[in-house]
Amino acid sequence: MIHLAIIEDNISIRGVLTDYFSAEQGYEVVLSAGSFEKFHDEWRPADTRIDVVICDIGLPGKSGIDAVWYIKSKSEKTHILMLTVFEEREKIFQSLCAGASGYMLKSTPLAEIKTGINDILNGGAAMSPKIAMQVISYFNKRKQVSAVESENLTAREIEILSFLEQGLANKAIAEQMSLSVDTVKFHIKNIYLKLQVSSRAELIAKYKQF
Amino acid sequence: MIHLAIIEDNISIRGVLTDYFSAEQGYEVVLSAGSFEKFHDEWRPADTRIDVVICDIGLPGKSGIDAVWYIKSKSEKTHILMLTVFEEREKIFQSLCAGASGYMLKSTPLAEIKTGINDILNGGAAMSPKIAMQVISYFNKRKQVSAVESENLTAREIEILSFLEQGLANKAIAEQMSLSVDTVKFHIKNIYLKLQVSSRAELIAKYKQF
DNA sequence: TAGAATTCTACCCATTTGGGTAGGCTTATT
DNA sequence: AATAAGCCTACCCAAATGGGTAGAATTCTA
Repeated sequence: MIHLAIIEDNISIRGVLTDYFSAEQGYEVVLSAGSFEKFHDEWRPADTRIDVVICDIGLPGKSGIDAVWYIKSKSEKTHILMLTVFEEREKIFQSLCAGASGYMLKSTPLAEIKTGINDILNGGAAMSPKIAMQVISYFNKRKQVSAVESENLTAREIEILSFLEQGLANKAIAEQMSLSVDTVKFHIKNIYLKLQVSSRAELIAKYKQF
Repeated sequence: MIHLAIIEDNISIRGVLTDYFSAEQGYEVVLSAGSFEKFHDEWRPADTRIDVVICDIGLPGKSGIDAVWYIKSKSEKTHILMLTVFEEREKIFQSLCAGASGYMLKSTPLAEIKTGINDILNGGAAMSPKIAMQVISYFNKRKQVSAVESENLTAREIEILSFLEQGLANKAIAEQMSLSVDTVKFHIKNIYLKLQVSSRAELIAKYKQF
């Protein structure tokens, strides 16, 4: 039996979800609340096991993201599937950072939400395609790299840049490349000029990938 | 009509994919190759529009990741769905960085691959749940934060750490926090001690999130 | 209340770094 | 052949940084 909890302020959506999963075989809605505060008051982590929480992002009072932090701190094993009407980039990343296992649009059919829950319980994650795209675009380096490439770094400079990004000192870079420290400094100066920074810390903070 | 290309060295898998999509209404397989090199020779970007490339990761010769870079550089609008037997974290991220729009396991049913392609063409992304989990876990800060927290950084140190990660100089940090430069230096020394580094560049390179 | 931890400030010193300038070398490009 | 671009080295100087030590105020905790 899969124990579900639902946190959703819209009473009709909460009703639909609760009714649907209550009727489904193998699922049980053990808690249904209209706000994080309500959920917080009613849930006794030690007594009530919850496998998956379906949680709205835009809750009145404390947000759904706060809810994620709280739930994961109380019960590491409990998974959280965020549900929202928004496709806001920021919210998505905040939820994921907090430890959510999935993120689906409210427009998602109930059957797909059910599939998502099962995916989560099988060690996967559930994401609506549009959400997945947002997440994927986060990794896309094509622009970032071109940002560096467009500054016309020479091969040598790119090589040194990669050492800089590893946090190496000039002396270490010089040894690695069998160059004099002065030469390394020379190239670094040019890199700074092209990338418009004035210290290695600034450079790494701005341009380091990952 | 959706124009597909398939790059896959396993002849039987390539056959299955080619046959399936050739038979599907609205799809046309315009190119089917067993390696990136073959694909490279046969594709004329200017003449042949490709909407989606289904591409294996573990190709003989140049890898699927190289293929992604090449395809995206020649035709920005062409989407790429990576297909693989591996769930390797590194490969996933490399593909996404290169500009892939999706990543599915080879065990995925053909119908789901087809759904994935449609998701991609509708501005979404396609990911198998297990892959999505890998990606999501990348964002999960709960552990990463503890990696820093386990070193027992004090509140003040964490505050300064966040400025360091932005690449700020001591003087700038001092101004931001209304402290003397000496105080900032004092805290930074302690941070270095706890995190076992000896320069800001090394610190940012090692501990910067994202 | 006493001790511990944290925070803030200050000073010293050696090293590293950033920025400027200058000259020689090699390898395309014209 | 001449010019340009990239690469390497060297030197100078001021600023920033890293590391050590030390004293005092504050807050938390036993």
